[in-house]
Amino acid sequence: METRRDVFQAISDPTRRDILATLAGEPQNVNALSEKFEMSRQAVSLHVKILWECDVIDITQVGRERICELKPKKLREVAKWLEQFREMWEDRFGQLDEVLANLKAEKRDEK
Amino acid sequence: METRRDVFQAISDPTRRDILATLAGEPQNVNALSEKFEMSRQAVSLHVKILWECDVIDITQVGRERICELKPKKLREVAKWLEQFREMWEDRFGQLDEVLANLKAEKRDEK
DNA sequence: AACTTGCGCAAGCATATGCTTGCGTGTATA
DNA sequence: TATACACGCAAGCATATGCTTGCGCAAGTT
Repeated sequence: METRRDVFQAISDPTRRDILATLAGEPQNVNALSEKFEMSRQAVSLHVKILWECDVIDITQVGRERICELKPKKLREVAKWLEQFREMWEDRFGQLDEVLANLKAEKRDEK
Repeated sequence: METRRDVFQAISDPTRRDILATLAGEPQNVNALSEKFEMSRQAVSLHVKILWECDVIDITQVGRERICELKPKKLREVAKWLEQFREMWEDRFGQLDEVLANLKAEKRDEK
C-alpha cells in the first residue's frame, strides 16, 4: 500500500480530528495535548507526527517543548472538495420529502 | 483496531472520493463505475461496499444490476465539522502575511 | 437450453494503522 | 551537579486496508 499523507488522511481518525479541534482553540505542546486523551502520550505523539506529515499543523521547538499549531488553510482543501456536492444537499427538490413529512406530521397533530 | 465506518473514513481514500464525484453526476451501476478506474472490478466493488457501509451511498438492486446513488446529505456532516475552522482560515489577520508578501512583490515590480 | 452479463464471495498477500512499553537524549530546575 | 521533564525513537502486536485472482450464481439474451 502507499502511505497517503494528505488532509483527508489527517481527518480520517477521530482522535486526530479532536486534536485539530483542540488546536483551533490555541497552540499546545504535545504533553498538554496528550493529557486530554485516554491513551498514552506516545500514541498522541504519533498522531501529532502524522498531522505534521499531512501538513495540517506546524511544530515549533521551544526549549524542550514542541508547540503544535493548526494550519487552518489546509482544511480549506476539504471544504473546496465538498463544494461540488453542496448544490445537491441544499437542493430544494431533494428536500421535498422532508417537507411533505413535516406537513403530514402537522396535519396529524391538528386532529 | 476498530473498523470505522463514517463519512470521514469514506472520503479518506482517493478512489472513493472519485467514485463519489462520479455519482454526483448521476447514479451508476458497479460495472459502469469500475470501467472508470484502472483497477479490477472487484477492487471498485469493494470500495462501493465500504461507501455503502459508511452510509454515503444507496444501492438499489435492479435486475442483475446494482445502482449506486449518492447520499449528499451525509457529506454535509463533513462541512458541518469544518465550520469550526472556517473563521480561522478566513481570518484577515491570518492572511496578513500574504498581504505583506503581495505588497513587497508589487514594490519590487515597480522598480 | 446454452451463453453472456453483472456482481458478490472468499482466499491470499503486502503493507498501513493504532496502540503499547521501554529506552535515550536534550532542556530546565533545585 | 543531581533530578525532574518534554518528547522522539524503536520494537512488538493485533487488526485494517487495498488489491488481486478464481469461482459461482442469478438475471437477461439468443
